[in-house]
Amino acid sequence: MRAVLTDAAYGRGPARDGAVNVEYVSANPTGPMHVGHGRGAVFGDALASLLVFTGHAVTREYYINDAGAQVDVLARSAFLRYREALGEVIGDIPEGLYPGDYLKPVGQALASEWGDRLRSKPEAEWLPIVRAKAIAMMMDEIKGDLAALNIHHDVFFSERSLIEDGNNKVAETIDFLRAKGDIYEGRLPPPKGKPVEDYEDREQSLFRATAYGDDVDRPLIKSDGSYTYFASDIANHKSKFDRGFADLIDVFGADHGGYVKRMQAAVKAVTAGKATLDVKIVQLVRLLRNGEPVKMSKRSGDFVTLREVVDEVGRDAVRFMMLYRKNDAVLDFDLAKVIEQSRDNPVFYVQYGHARGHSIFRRAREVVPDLPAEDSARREYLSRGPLERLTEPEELDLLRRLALYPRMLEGAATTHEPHRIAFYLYDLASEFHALWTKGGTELPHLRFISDHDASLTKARLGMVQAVVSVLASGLAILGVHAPDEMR
RNA sequence: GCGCCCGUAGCUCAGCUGGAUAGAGCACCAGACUUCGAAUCUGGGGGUCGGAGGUUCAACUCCUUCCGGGCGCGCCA
Repeated sequence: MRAVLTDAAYGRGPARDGAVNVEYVSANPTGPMHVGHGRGAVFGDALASLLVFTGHAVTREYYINDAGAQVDVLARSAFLRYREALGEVIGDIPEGLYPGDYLKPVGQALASEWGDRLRSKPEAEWLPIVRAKAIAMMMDEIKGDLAALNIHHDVFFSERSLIEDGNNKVAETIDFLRAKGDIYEGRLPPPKGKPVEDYEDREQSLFRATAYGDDVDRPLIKSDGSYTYFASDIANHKSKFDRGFADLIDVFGADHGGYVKRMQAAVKAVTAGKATLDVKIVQLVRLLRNGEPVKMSKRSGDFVTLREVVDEVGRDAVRFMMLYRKNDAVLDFDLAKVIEQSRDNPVFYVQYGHARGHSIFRRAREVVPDLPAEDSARREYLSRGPLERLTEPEELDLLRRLALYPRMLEGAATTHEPHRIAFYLYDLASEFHALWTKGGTELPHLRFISDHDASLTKARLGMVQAVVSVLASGLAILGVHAPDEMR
């Protein structure tokens, strides 16, 4: 108890060896983020903060998929907007291109930068130019979306940089694996499930993923000679290992579920088993309003953007609610509920607990006039109080809950489950609210502030302070504000 | 067909990595405001933890199998 008060780092873990790399978001730079991306972003960010808090050296990484066919589609879509910006009537966006309005600014930027000089060039010439511009602008947009959630990465790692001329890491990685005997030329059985139209049985370079626990071996080179996404992702993970990370965490969306085994197999092969990869799959988010599914957005083309949601309900609600669920369970996110100020809404409930504590401090000056207003001074002051006078069973229950905090964090960190923090905070707030009300009603001797016993008041304020500190600490890890008042 | 995830109270979900009578919110019923913010709290009813086997002194938790739902399943990322 005294430790909670005196130790500003209560719950922190000891510094540990080894560096952890958390890769999250990694949304394709082809448009604005949607709420599914947002969940992965919040999850990854909170997990990274949790690991930092428990003593790990953490790098937050974003892998930019800027090399595949989808960015060429992006470029062609942007080129259409460019011609539109020059005054052409482009009509409906053709099937296969991105229809969203968000590419209009890219077209306009290209028009003002290049005039009509791109229009007459052959695609081979304009495509790299348009592509680079579009990717840059999309990444700016994504970074803006992330900033609205207070999410920032240490490293933005470009897939394209892996295949640069003269420094082709993908080729290096393939050579590396080939030298180990992990690559062979062979054929794959046709895929099960829904038929693939242009299936063609051919001999190809296959990674021996089955030797490392995967179900089938995986192709690395397409028939046109370019690398598969998987090939560059192996190089991506090898790069992490080469940069000194032995603890790798990937946060993927639900649609990447089938990708886990092959990626873990690849990491095993490429690091000789010296690195571990944990892949956290973040399940879908169902956006609701009062229980009804939310309509699609015009701006994005076909989905509700993350920014629209954040703008509507606020950063704290988005962050907390996305962490108030196990990552591998589908999440219902109700836009109406998360801004309610009631017990239905855990965000509010926990924040209110924190605010209520501060409310008690404000009122307490009538009994303890020299109670410092500043947080660390107040902690220091209260840590010298007669804490041994906290003897009521309800108080001891609360103290036990506080004592659980470090162990809870440790468990959350080792299992990579930040949602445990959110649930713990909810429980702590609940116990605190209950004790508060008891003091106000049926058991007046439990009131935190005793007008005739300044000593006891100090001890109890110490307890309140401990609750406030732990709530603030946990909320900080989740990236949610801990307000002093909420009137 | 295969892989991964989910299945716990009417509804939405926790369950501390096997440990004591399975918890919370909503909803329903009954209560508490001359209170340190009632934006809160107290009590009650309600569950064969999807089914069936197995491992164990002990299973919501681990294994097998079936049922139901979601996601994914060559050179898309």
